[in-house]
Amino acid sequence: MAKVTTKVRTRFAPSPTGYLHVGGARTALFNWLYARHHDGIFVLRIEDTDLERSTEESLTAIFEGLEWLGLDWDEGPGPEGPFGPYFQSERLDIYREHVQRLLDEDKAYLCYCTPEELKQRREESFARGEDPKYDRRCACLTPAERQALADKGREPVVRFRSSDEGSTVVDDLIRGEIVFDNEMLDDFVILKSDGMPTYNFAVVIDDHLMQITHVIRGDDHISNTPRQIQVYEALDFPVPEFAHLPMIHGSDKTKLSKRHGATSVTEYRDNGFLPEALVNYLALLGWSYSATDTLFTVDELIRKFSLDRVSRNPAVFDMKKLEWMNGVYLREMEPDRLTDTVIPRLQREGLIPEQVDKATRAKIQKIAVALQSRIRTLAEFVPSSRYFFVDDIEYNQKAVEKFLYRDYVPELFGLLLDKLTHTEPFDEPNIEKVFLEVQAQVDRKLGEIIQPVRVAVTGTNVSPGMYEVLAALGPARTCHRLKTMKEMVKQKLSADEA
RNA sequence: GCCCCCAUCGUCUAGCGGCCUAGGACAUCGCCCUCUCACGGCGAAGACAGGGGUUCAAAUCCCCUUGGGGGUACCA
Repeated sequence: MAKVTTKVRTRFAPSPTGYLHVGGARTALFNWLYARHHDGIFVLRIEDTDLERSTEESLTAIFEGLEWLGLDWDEGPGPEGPFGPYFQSERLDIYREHVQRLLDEDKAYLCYCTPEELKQRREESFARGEDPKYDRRCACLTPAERQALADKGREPVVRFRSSDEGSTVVDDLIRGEIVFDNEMLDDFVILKSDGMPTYNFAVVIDDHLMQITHVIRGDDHISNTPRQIQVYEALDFPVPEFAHLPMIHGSDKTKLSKRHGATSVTEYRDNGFLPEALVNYLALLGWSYSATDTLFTVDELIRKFSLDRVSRNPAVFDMKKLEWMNGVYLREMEPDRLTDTVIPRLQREGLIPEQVDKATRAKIQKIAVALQSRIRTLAEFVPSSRYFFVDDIEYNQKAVEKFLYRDYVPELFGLLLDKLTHTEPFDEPNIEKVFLEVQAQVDRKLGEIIQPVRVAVTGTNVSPGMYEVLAALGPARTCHRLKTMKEMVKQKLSADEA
């Protein structure tokens, strides 16, 4: 008999209780890559059953983050699809229907214990050194007993009747078989008293109804999986494939969180990272292709991704490596695109006008290209290019003392000014010619000429090549800064003499 | 406490019994290029957690210890 091959369907199912975390993004990416690689369907489902913590802003942030990364979903909010709705809060009837079925088949029961009682009992049994499992006191309530509890105004939850016998095996694509003794599992809640399903229940119903074939998620879900498998079995649903990804850790090897620095995807965007760099980096957190390859385009990732090359051990998020990788992508950017991405940042700082004319754009492009190999994030562009855009620049005092307070500087600047004021056009070859001529006149090493100029013109001793800086800066600002510093140095030197 | 997962350079990892005197990348250090800083090039240092087995042979398989992580909710 021919093997039935069903189309791969994966999903990312975030709960809108915070921004899109890089860990979540990595999970989304792997699901997306797997679906794209197999020509399958990638579903986005919003798990908003926690009324307390779900927010509209989080939802927006998740959409924004996924879109920015280029992780488009085939079904879900927006495109919709045949298995909607894709918000769990809009699927309550569906859950209730299935809960009722379990109730009818006596595979679940009503429980009237209050959260306070449960908490207390849990603490007591914990103190006695026992497993803090639910004691099943509501498992065999008579109708009369239930009525009595209900009359007292208690809102029941529905608990799943789990088996104490045998074991449940999770067959994980990444880890192999994981065996859990059923004795360990208690009668967990599947429907809360507010009518919302719990995660372990809703996820099963939805994954089944949405025909998810591969559940790819963080390995913090491993211990939930046997519960979910029991629900699948109780409902007679086929069990999907599972693949549990290793966690992403911070530098202290604990689960990545805010104290480790930026964790939200939009934060990386705002901090000047490129989506293709983040995607590439995230792909390498828990997955590798070969002994030597680290740089992959999205198309290559789709082509090369497979679950059998996913690692089992947790990965520490290494900001340094991300920055390096971002630098690689930055350096590969076409000048036009680089200019496009840099302009809004300059505008936000008020360094350039809202309307950028052709000449300004050309100038920005020159500056961007000059700085391209010197920045690792877009965010670094603004501070390191500031002196091109403002009249009053800041001077680094140490650099001034080291390079400007030298007795040959006033004369040197004088000679340069004589020539530069008449340099036409004011471009790199001509500027270089001037410097070489002056160098011959003063008979000094090039560095002794350029460093003082660099400080005078940029305020620092670090910048791109001097000639391209001056060309981009233009004759007016160049000469003005040289003149100002020439006078300043002259005064300083004569004051020192006195 | 109990259950589960994990264990190769500081970090991400390659390795799926002999190809390993363990390979690559980031970070670090040195040299070269050079007007500074980057970029780039070359090079150095740096790891199989420990202990038992199995085997002619173990980073690779098994067990224990240790260490880390996760779960143990009317969160997801």
